Amino acid sequence: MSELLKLENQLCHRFYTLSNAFTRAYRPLLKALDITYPQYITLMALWEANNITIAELLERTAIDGGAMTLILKKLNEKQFLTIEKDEHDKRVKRVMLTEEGKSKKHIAQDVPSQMLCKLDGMSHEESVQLRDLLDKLGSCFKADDQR
Amino acid sequence: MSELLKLENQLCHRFYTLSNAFTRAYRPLLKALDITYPQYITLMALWEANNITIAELLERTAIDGGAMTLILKKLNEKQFLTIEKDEHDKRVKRVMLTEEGKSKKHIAQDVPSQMLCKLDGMSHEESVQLRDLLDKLGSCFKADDQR
DNA sequence: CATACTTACTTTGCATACAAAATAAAATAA
DNA sequence: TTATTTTATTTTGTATGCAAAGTAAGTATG
Repeated sequence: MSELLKLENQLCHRFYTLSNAFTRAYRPLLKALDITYPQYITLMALWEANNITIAELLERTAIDGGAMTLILKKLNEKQFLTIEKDEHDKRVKRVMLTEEGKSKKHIAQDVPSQMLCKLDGMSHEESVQLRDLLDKLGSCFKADDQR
Repeated sequence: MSELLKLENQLCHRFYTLSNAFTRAYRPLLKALDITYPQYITLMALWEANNITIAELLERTAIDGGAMTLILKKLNEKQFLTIEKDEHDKRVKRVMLTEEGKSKKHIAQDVPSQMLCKLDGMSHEESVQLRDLLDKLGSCFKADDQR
């Protein structure tokens, strides 16, 4: 029996499982904001840097382009943001938070700490170590991932 | 500016990104088998333990129940497996690899090592360390995750 | 200036995730 | 045994993720 093909030996399966677990864990925390996890990622990017192009947003969030079109549409309907064509280059669209979208940041402040509560049992050192390893793994993909 | 809300400080976003990166990275490797990543996970579970119930398969793969119905349907159409009702408990269905499904395991043998090639730059110690941290993180969710 | 090429973004088709509701069949309670 | 509850699986509706094709608007070439 090839050990290599066992599910418990797959790094990928741990990522699959944990990524889904995160999405599920965020759902109740995001309910107050009435947004999904990818929408939350998008807003976090905008709270950090408002009035950026869609390309920049894709770069920061690593969300799929096709999906982003729909996510922005939803967030626009929910009055979080507006989308306008760039004056100089009409191919480019700029995404801007509305006042309402900006103000929601205050509500979102609590989300990260609530998530951290769910993750106790994990020491600070461990999560720093984990973060470093994740970034290292991430750099393995970047070379290959120039699609 | 609250550091906590910055994207680069989110563990979850690393998981989101890496999980998607894995799925993309597997795609070309699974092309020969003509299966998707979740289908691959399902088959790995079956190559380890054939003739199990759908509930057991869900437990082992951590795939969503609703999705599993469709995945099994696909794998059945592709002649990898058959599904039969349990004799004693007609609610239960058992999943069985066909001879063809079993034989595909040989082709799949190469997949894990090919993936490992993509992940060099990561030492063995580091990946062991990473695995342990991922499992620890996973245990944080399990308590909460009894849905 | 006209054609080819590149960019930024959207659309399309397929395959999951996920929650919640629906089914069907057992196990339990009354 | 009949009514109630639980269990195993499917169905439904919404929201991505991904690759590939499509569009519109710049840029580069001859």
